[in-house]
Amino acid sequence: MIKAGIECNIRTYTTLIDGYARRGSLEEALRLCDEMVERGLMPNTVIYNSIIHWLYTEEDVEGASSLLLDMIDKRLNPDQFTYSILTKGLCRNGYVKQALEFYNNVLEKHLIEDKFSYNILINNLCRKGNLTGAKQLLCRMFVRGLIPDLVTYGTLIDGYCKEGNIESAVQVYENMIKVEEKPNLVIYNSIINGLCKEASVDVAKCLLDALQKMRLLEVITFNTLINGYCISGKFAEAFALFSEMRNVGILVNKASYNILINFMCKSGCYQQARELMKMMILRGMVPDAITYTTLVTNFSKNCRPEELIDLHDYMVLKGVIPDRQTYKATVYPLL
DNA sequence: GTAGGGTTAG
Repeated sequence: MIKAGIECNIRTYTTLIDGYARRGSLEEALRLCDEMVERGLMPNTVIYNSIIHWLYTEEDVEGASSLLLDMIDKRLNPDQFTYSILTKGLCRNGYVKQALEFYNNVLEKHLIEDKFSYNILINNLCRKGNLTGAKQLLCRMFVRGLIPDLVTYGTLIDGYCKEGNIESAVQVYENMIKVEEKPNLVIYNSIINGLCKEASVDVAKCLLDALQKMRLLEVITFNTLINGYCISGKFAEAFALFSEMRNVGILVNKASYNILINFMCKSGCYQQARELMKMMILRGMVPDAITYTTLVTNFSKNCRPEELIDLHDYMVLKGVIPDRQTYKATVYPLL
């Protein structure tokens, strides 16, 4: 663009800065910030929002806070994006209480609120098992004139399902239908998961079949049910479903393997679990941190040290990046 | 140009 004499503007830089930060190159993103300042362009709220968001993602809460202060210092106005980024950032780093306090502060000062922050807060209350609080926030949304959307309902449905309270989940589902919101796959997946954990895996299978007829299926739906079969000890059904995916044109992914590997380990079938990992590699999938942690922790508790080291070496040789915490706690002490 | 919900481990 520069060679062609086309001027780069703030949006050009924002796209690049967010792109680098998104891929983990925060240093390059910050360098671009300096570069744009040198060219006479001042970073605006959007750029601050983006960098603050990726700092929180990398668990750099202090970095995010200081950038926020810098933003206020430069008299840049935080917007709804800033609020939701802050809300999510605080929650994901363990500051759920502070996030709630912050949002109450937004309310008191009559600043703009929107669905995003509510959905984030509801999600975090659900995860902490505080469904009462989550429902109160839903009520507050109505009071403030914010119409709950599919994400709001989906979050609550998942929260109830995870709590094992299918009845309440269905109640939210019915309320959602009343206001003409059609469920999407994310919501169906939550319900399938809830049914599996409630030991109603057969009902879950019926739901999957119904979705299949509507051609509304994806890999997560299958993985959820495979996990459900494993929970109920129905390994034959789990493996059958794993194979069936191919026939309906849905490719297994790393999570599919990780689920089976986990349950093979839990049942004491360590060698079979390792074979599954090898199969994964043969099919061109590099095991991830979850595969590594699942196998290594189970091997360290149940197998000979040499076997554990062999397993670790094999995976590393195949390009697996070991999970640092797992490696430090299990493999490293043996060397 | 930036933000929100679903599967798998410890």
